[in-house]
Amino acid sequence: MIFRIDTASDEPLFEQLVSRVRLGIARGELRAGERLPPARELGTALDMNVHTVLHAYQVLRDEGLIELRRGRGAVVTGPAKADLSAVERALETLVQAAREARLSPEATTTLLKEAMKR
Amino acid sequence: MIFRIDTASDEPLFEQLVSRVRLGIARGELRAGERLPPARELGTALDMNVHTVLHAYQVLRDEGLIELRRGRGAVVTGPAKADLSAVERALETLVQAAREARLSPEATTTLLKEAMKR
DNA sequence: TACTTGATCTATGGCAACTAGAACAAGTCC
DNA sequence: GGACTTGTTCTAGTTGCCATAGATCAAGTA
Repeated sequence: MIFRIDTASDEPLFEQLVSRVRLGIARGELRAGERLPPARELGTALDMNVHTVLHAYQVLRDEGLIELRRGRGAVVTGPAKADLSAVERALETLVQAAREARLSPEATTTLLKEAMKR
Repeated sequence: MIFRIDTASDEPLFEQLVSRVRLGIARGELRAGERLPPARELGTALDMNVHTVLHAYQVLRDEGLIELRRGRGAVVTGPAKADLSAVERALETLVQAAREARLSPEATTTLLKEAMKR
């Protein structure tokens, strides 16, 4: 399923969940109007606390990607699927170039963050 | 100077310092044989604790980028400057594509991390 | 009305980051 | 040799984030 969580990762659980949903929306796997599972249910399914799931949902709400309503749950409001093919191609090229320059993944990520600030 | 630290950032101080040095070496601003400032001195200059600076230095040593010796300090041993022009070009393309696809910086970063895992 | 589901509050345990001070050891320099 | 430099190691304390837990409340649905 789309909500794959890695307990061993050093990335916080709620942050992983946020990333999954964010990408799911960008890729069109989650469409506007679609409902996410109730926090309690998803918490049980992913073996994490309700509060942790709710925290992730609230972050997503703050980003404008979903809407939360009591009794109704979490509904995707984000933008429709974007065309990611250009992004995928650019990613491939970048990863290739970084490897040839022997840049570590960390250094590459730092460079990307810097480039996106401008 | 090269060691620019952002106290407001959510990225740990030592991690920021590590990134700066890592990039400095990759870009050729820091060359093999060059000395980094003593931890105590850099700590004062950047207004952070000596231990925090030392922690960063130790991470860099574990990555094989610098060498640490008592009495002598931290010396760059890392690889010579790599050619980053291809990486820079790929970065530009990626940032452009991500903007057009309206991908958030966070989502883009997540995609890059995934792409580099393979 | 009964049920669902997010919102809010309090509390707790664990861990990482950062700070602080002290003593120590290996190296440099005169 | 002696003074100085600089990383190493240790102990210790504070802070904040993450995650868990349980209870209660409020808004919406059926």
